[in-house]
Amino acid sequence: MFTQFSIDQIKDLLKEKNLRVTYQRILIFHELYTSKEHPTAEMIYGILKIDHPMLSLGTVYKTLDRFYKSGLIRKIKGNDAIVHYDADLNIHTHIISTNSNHIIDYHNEELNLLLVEYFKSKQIENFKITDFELNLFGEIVN
Amino acid sequence: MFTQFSIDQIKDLLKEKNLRVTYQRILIFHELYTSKEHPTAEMIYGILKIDHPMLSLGTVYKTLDRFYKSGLIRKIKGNDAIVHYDADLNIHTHIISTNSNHIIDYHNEELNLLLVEYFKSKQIENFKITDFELNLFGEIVN
DNA sequence: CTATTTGCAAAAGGTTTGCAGATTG
DNA sequence: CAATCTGCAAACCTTTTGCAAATAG
Repeated sequence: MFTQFSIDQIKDLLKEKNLRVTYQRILIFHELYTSKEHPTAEMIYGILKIDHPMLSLGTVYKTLDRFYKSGLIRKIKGNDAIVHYDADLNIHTHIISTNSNHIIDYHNEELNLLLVEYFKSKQIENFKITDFELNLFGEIVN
Repeated sequence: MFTQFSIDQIKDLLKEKNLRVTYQRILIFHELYTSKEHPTAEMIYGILKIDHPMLSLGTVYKTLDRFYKSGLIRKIKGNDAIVHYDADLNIHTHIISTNSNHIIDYHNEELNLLLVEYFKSKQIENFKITDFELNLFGEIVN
């Protein structure tokens, strides 16, 4: 469901996208891929600075932006005004809690297929669809 | 496809939601319903202040927030970091341009039904879905 | 008459930018 | 070595907040 990357694989990925391999980029990429949450720039910074105090918040922002523009990661916008990042590029749905700031993955192959097949068969005039996102809003109960 | 409201109907809508009927609220609600775009607070303010210079930006923000929390309008988050508002509460998809900041409605009953029926038949554990949004990303060509 | 709303301006909070120094290829 | 990236701090921009005056019910 979710590919795990080794340091060497991260390096290759960066090279593939013509991004220079730096210590900070490996850290940030690794953290994002490992995280089960959908962290914000601030959250990534908070976690990494514990073991790597030299890291700066500006670099985290610049790096995430670089990754995003290279198509390595995705942005998610939840209820808060803050941008969350998602390293899982596979098609999946997000459950966005309306009573908290949680964003949870919802993997459902049947649903994905339903949508992919639909858009395969249906063209939209003047628009070339490259990606889509489905967000479910509601209350998380337990 | 899209209900148009008279001033009196707007007043009734506000009363229904226990919102006081003020000149500014009618203006803002009317502008949002009339607009074919998905304006931001700043855009609404910019249009309205031409004929109503006494209006303040803060009031536009407060009012939109009030409307949102009352369930009168919806928020959309596009490519820019700015919140766009949508007065159309009917189920519909948004086409979000990746080469501009445009957000366009995509009305497709077949697609809506597909999703509504799917979620009717499928329960998600620990989650009570109240709303969903489908966003299509890509380039607008012509 | 009381509670709510407005307008204004200041503050907040997330993100971007500029630049000198460090690092990568 | 040339190009790119980092760290730092200041700037930016959207949105929120506080408060006195105005308005709605």
